[in-house]
Amino acid sequence: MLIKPAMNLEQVSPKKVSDFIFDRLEEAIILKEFMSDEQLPSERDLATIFNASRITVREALARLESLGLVEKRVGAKGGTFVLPITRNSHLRNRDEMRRNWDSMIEVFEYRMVVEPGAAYLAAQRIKKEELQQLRDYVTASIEPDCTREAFRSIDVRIHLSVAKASGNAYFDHAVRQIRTKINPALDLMPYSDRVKVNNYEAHRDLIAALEAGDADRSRDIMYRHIEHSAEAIRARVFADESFED
Amino acid sequence: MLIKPAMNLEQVSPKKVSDFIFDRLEEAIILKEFMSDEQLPSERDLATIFNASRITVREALARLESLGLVEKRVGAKGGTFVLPITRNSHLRNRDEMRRNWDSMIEVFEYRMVVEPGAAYLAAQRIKKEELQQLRDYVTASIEPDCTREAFRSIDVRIHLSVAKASGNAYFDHAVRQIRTKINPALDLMPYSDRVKVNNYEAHRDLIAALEAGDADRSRDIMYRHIEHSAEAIRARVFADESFED
DNA sequence: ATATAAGGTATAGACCTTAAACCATTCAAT
DNA sequence: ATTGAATGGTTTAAGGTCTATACCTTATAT
Repeated sequence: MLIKPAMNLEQVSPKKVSDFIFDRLEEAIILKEFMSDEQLPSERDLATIFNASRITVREALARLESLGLVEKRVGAKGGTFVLPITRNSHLRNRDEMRRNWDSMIEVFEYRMVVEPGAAYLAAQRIKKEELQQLRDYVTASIEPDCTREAFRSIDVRIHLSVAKASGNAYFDHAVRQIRTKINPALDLMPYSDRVKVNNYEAHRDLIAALEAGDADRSRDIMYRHIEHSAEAIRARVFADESFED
Repeated sequence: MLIKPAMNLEQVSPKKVSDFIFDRLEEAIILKEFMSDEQLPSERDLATIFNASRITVREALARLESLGLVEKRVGAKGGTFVLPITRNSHLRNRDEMRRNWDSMIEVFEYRMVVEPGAAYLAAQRIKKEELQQLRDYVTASIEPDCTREAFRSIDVRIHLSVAKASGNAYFDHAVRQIRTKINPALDLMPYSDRVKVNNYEAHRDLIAALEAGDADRSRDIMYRHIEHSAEAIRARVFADESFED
């Protein structure tokens, strides 16, 4: 009985403080915790928030700026401002999606397992306040004056809130990670009343199942919801160019 | 429609190269990639492997030593050697489990979702060589001369191999993470023929389902297998002290 | 004009990491 | 007993990262 230990040690490189700050701010922007044209906290405030020096914060901001995610303005009313996501910034275009389609599929596969699991747990534990917050999100998402970007932001928050309501840090973290990967793709999706209504109905039904404490139904609704989402992304990314919007 | 952005920026601290090296080596030891009394690569070799300086490697090893995970010996035939896991080393005892039971439950919940998901995918993709490797593991695990530690090591490798066979890096990483958390608890479990046979049968049935390409059955077998495992751990950790082995 | 609040810049010191060299210990071969 | 080889133990110099602090520049409101 000889079992060969599969030593598999990989090289490591240091992770600088500025790397962590960059990652967190990039994630916040992708998850639309900051909307377009919104101002990030000042460099001095970010330094306090992250418990880092201003120079280190500036290093992270410089990377965000070089990627076209933020823009700096000096003077009074100056600051660091989030730029609108354009089709060509930061690996967010369709060609990039096609080239990295295999890795997108990996994320989808993971999502199909993790998010329904989170919904299953959330149905058993979600609190009244969390349910109310979800209802408010869903109500806001269906209003006529809900812009495309607001709609996208609300969608993110609904899913992250469900993950949080699972009361399990692993699901919370995983859903965040998954969403950070797929949100650029979701931002490519068309925005129409039909899309709004489809999402509204799925979210509404999910909330009803969560409220009823029906874990199985919550899981199934979530599964179908994101299955539909994945299929829509696939269709969009591989659509004939002539249908480009 | 006012949606308040929930800015939630946490403090960060730098992650040193020696932290990464420590983490990786600790994981390797917990996952029994190195068995008791086995020698780690020399400091110079580890420095090459991790692309780090020897001093940095030594810092990581010093932490492992202070936790009682390894022991150093100087001179020819010297080196860094893995110590046997004792009940009192490194948060591995029963009291520690009880105190952190809530976080153990979190891991179990996550595991119940992730590992069946990995098995589901693996059934669709596993390669012949991977199946053969799994069969070899399972065969070795049931042999009469299979020691407790060898049995534990094989068990880990079976589950990690299934995750790898899913062909999805997210599942692979998650299962590794999960296993690193729960393996100390599994090491507390009693070792008997009954345990060996129960595990053998579960693993054997899983391999049969994987070989048949039956994703649903693979998922269900994995689910029941780890459900049983979680229940056994719970029973063990909260057993009356008088039944201590 | 001035005050203010933001980004832009500069310097010194602490800490981490690397590279290279050398020391100390042990065991096997001679 | 001597030597060689492989290991851990130690030292030093240089460079990079991060912090703390201070000061400069810009643009807007008053």
